[in-house]
Parts: sequence; structure tokens; C-alpha cells
Amino acid sequence: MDLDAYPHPALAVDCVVFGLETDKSHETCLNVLLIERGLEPFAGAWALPGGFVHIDESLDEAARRELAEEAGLHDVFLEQLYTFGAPERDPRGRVVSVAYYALVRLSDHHVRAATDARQARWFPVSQRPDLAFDHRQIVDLAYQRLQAKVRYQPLGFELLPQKFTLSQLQRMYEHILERPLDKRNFRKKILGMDLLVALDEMQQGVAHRAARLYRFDEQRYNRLVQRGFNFEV
Amino acid sequence: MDLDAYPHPALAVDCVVFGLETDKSHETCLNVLLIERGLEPFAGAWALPGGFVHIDESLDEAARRELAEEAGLHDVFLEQLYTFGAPERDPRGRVVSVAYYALVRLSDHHVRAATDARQARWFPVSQRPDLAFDHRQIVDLAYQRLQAKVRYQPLGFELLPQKFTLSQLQRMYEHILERPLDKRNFRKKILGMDLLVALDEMQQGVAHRAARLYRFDEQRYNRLVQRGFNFEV
DNA sequence: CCAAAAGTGTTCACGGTACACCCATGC
DNA sequence: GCATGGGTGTACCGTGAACACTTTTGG
Repeated sequence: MDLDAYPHPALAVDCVVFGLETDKSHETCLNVLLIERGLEPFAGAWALPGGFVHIDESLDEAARRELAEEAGLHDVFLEQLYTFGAPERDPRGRVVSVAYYALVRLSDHHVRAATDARQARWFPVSQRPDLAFDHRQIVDLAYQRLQAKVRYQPLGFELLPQKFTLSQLQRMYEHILERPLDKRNFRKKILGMDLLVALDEMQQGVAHRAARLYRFDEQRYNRLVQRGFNFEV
Repeated sequence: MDLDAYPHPALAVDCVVFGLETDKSHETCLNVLLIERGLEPFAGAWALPGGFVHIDESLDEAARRELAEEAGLHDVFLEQLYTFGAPERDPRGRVVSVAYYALVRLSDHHVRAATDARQARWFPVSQRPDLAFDHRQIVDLAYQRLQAKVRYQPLGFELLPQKFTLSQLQRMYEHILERPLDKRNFRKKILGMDLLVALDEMQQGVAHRAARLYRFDEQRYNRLVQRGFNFEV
């Protein structure tokens, strides 16, 4: 059969990028990165970073390329989410989009506006504007997936600095899961997993007792998983 | 931007169809449906049912159409799995494939060979032949997903007849999870969920004490979920 | 009467949850 | 010295896991 016997849909990738606003104040919240569209359709509207897949690159490569081009992001956690293919999802014609979600450390990555002067901005997930195409649906699904997966995979560390306090870790989970956790139980459970390494280093410049810093030990995690360990928050 | 400025990859769907061989004997096992390819590439090899997405149908529609065309299957449980897009996965050129997995009741569905004389056959998941393209990878991922999801979603009922015994239900889980379950604990847990309706009907034609038949009550399940209930085996 | 599977309760160990006070630091 | 978050232990309860015998039916 000839591959070109029928017309092919266009193929795109779109990325839902999550980040924790870790400003110096104690207020943090889960944000999503949006791009202001410069071109029709939906010119001037907010949308997910993304674009068409090149004929010689894999889907993952396309997603990473778009994140680099449109937001200056490199080396982030990235995972495929779902493929959206309703025939009328793009007014220009048939476009199927493979959606990804990404987690970034805002401490490491400064988001650059895209090269072509459209702006890139963070919005709290709960206060995002109307989005172009079916991107609202995509963000909703990505957030659901994040909420589910953060509980049984150590994804959350991708959102924090390499060195973090237990309170930062706890607040991260509280923001994603949208419910409070008990401080003593949380610490007991997390430290009991033997995944975190206590550093000889304390938090700096806070107006109260400084907290100890920890880091996530990925090697130790992988070893534990091989022995049947299951991460769970 | 012109949608056709660049060449588009071809877009296909492939389906991993699982079924439980429920022959009259007590031996059941998890099977996957394969198609013998009639055309190059990989002519004569076994492969997943699937084909190219038409320009005006959704991805789900394409998957259901292919299941009907290639295996005579209708009205099955179907869920998107993952999209495979490595540039070299098809020797004919760039083909991106949206993979699905399906669960069928072998009691309800007789698999018909496809119209064009290629055969369709069930193979035990653990004894499947070499497969065309990257289909081995797709089956592996589908099986992993099934093993994970069957534990926290009531998917398993899609593999059993509408009326089933608790032992059939237990054996289904044992085959999918590949580990034995304790009979008393299993019954206590399942019945305690209040999801099954005991029927006034017994198993027929067995050479030992006849077991009671049950059915899964989906409405009751949906109501419980809304109250925060979590299915778990 | 024998083979084969159905059906049925209790005990124990562990992990989840609830809960309140003192400590260290910067201002 | 006071405001702010850091850090710590115990008691209770519910759920998961281990475990064996009697019942029913067909052949």
C-alpha cells in the first residue's frame, strides 16, 4: 500500500509546562506556561507552546525543540500525555496533536520570551485565561495526570530546587494535591523511604530558624524500585 | 502558517486486543489478537490490527473501524495507550501510530477473519510470535498498562461474561497480575465494595457444586465514585 | 463414595491518622 | 521578647495478610 494514497492529517505537539512559583515569600503555587499567539487562528489568544512535527524527528524531539524555541527551556522532565485527534479541533483543517507535560524548576530555568516577540508567561493553574483550540481540555487532562502520578512516582522533585527543605517538599505536594498534609506524618513517611539525603547545609536568609536542606537520591530510588519498593505520598 | 508547508507523517492506529480464553475447561489465560499480514512490508508476519487514519474521522473512530474491518469486533472497551513516533519505525517511511488497547468478552464476540483472507488469531500473551514493526514494544506497554490499571479501575469486568462467578473473577485477576490471590480475602474485599449484584442464578453444567453468578453494577460504581470511593484489588 | 470446586471467620501485624509542644533564629 | 516556622513521638484504628475445614454436586 502506498503511504501517500490518502491525505495525511497534520501532526503537532503541544506541551503543558508546570512550574512552582518559588518566590522569596512563602506563597507558592502551581503555574502553567502559556504563549501568546502571534498568528491566526486565535491571534492574541493564549495557547500551549507547541508546533508541527518535522518529518525526520521523533515526537519527543519535536516537543523538546518547541520548548526550546518558544520558551528557551532545555533539559526538563517531559512525558507524553495523550493524543488529541478530533477532526474539528483546529479551524485550519485536520491537525492531530500529541500532547506532552513537562515539569521545570523555576529556580534553574528562566523563561525567555520566544524569538518572534510573542510573550511567554506563567499563570496559576487555577487562574488561567481562556485558551486557543482545545488547549483547555489538554491542560485539564495534564493536571489530572500530574495529581495522580505525583502520588506514586517521585516526579515532584522535578519542580523543586536540587536542594530543598522538607517544608518546601510538603507545600509542593499540598499545592498539587490541593489538600493539607500533616507535618509529622509527612516527614515520618518521606524520611522513612530512605530516598532523601540530609545535607550539611541549612536554608539561608530566613527570618526564623533555618531548615535543613535535603536532596533526592535518584540512584538510591532506582535501587529500591528494583527490590520492589513503591513510592507513595 | 500554511498547514501544508511541510510534508506530514502518515498517521495510523494500532490496537492491542486482550481477551480471556474461557473455554469449558478450567484453563484460562490472557490472550492477544494478532493479524497475519498479507502485504509487504512484513508480509506473512503477525502484527496488531490497525491501519491508517482517514482524514475526516477521529482517532477513536479509526481504531473502532479497524477492529471491525480486520477482526469483526464491535462495541468493545477501548482506550488510548500511547503514540509511537520514532522516525524509523516503519520501513516505508514516516508513520506515526496512535496505539490503543481493547478488552473483549470472548463469550460475546466471535472473531472473524478479516475480509481479505489474512487470518486473525488469539495468542497467549506469554507465547506470542515475533511481531512486525515495533509491535512487540506496543504489546509490552499495553500489558503493563493493563496490569497497572486493572488494580484501580473496574476494567476486568470487560473481559468476563456479564454473569460470572467469583472464582472466574479471581482467576481473571490472577492471570493478569500473574500472582495468586487468597480466596477468602478476595471475596471479602470484592463483596465488601458493594459493586456486585448476586443473581438468583447458578452456574450450569459443572461437575461439582455450582457457584452463584454475579454481575457488575456500573451505576452503583459510578455513584460510589462520586462519593470518593476508590476501587482497588 | 470420590473428585472437584464453592463457600465461610478469625487472628495478627503493620501502616495511616490524629494530635501539641518546645526550639532556634532574625528582627 | 516576640513572631515565625522548624522539628519531634505516641496512641489508636482500620485494612491487608495468613490460614483450613465443611458443603454441594456430578459422575
